[in-house]
Amino acid sequence: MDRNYYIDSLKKSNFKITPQRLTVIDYVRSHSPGHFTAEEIFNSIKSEEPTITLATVYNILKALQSSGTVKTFETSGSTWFETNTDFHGNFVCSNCGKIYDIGIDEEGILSNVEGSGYSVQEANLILKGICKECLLDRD
Amino acid sequence: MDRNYYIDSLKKSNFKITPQRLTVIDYVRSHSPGHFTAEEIFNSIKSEEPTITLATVYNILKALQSSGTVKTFETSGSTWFETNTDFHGNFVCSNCGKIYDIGIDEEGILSNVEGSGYSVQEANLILKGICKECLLDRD
DNA sequence: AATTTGTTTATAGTAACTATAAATTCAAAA
DNA sequence: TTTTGAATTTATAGTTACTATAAACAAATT
Repeated sequence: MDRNYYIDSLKKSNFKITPQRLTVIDYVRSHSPGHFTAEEIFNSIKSEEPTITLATVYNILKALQSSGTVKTFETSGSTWFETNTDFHGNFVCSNCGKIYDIGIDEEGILSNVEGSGYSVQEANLILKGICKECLLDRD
Repeated sequence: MDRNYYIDSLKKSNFKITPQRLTVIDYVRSHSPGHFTAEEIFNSIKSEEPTITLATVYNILKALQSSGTVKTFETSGSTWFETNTDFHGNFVCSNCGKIYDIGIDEEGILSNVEGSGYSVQEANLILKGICKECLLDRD
C-alpha cells in the first residue's frame, strides 16, 4: 500500500499527521507484510526519531488501527500489529518464533458465526506449530 | 467430564495429585464449559484453600494444560483457560465481555494450513463483536 | 499569525505474569 | 509404615507489557 493510503486513512478518521506517525508508517510499509510488536518498532525507529517514546509508538499504532490500516492480535504474551488487514490466519512457529500469514476462507467461518446471531467486528485465527523451514531442518 | 478424567490425565503426564490441584479441578468442572483467568479462579477458591497463592494457580493451570484437559487463548490482555478442548471459536462480546464457544468446522481450516506444509499443534479462533443478547438489548 | 485541539514526551503506575528458594508434601520403595 | 527423593507449594521479589497523567509542543483551521 502506498504512503497516502495510510495518511488519507488517518485524516479520514480525524487524526493529525505528525513526523512520528510518518516514521512509523514508513517502517511498517517497508516491512510489509509483517508482524511487529510496539517495542520492535520503537527500537528500530529511535535512531531516526530520537525523542520518541514507547508510549508514543503505542499511541500511533492505536491510531493506525482505529483508522483501519493495521490489525492486531495477541499471542506469546504480546500484542502484534500487522498491515495485512484481509482475513487470514497467523501461524506462529513454536521453534523459530516466526509468524506467517496463511490464507483462509473467510466465508465458511463467518457465515457460521453470523448465522448463529452474533455480529462479528473482528476475527483472528492463531495457529501454533512447526513451520515448513523448521520441519526441513530436523535431522 | 468426570473428576477422574482430570486426575488420570495428570497422572499419565507424571504430575502429582495435590489438594490444591483437586480444588482447581473441582472449580473448572463445576463451571464447565466456561472461560477463566487465573485470577478469577484464585479469587473463587481462596476461601476454600486459604494458603494458596496466585503463582500456584498458574502452576496448576499449566499442569492441566500440559496434561491436555484445559486449553488456553489470549485476548483482552489476559490468558484465558477453558475446558472445551474440541476445536471451536471463542466469541468475545465487546459490550458485555462474555465469552461464548462457537462451533466451527475444523477440517476446512486445518486441511488448508497443513496442506501448505505446516504442522499444526494448536489452533485458536478468536472473534470479537456484539453477542445475541446485547444486540436484543439495544433500543 | 492566532487559536484550538490533538499529539508527544517524560514519568510514574498497574496488571499479568515469572523466577527463586525455602518449606512442605506426595507417592514410590524399603 | 517409615523413609526417601523429587515434585509442589508458598512467600516474595522481579519483570514485561502496557496505561495514565500532565505539562510542553505542534498541526491545521481560521
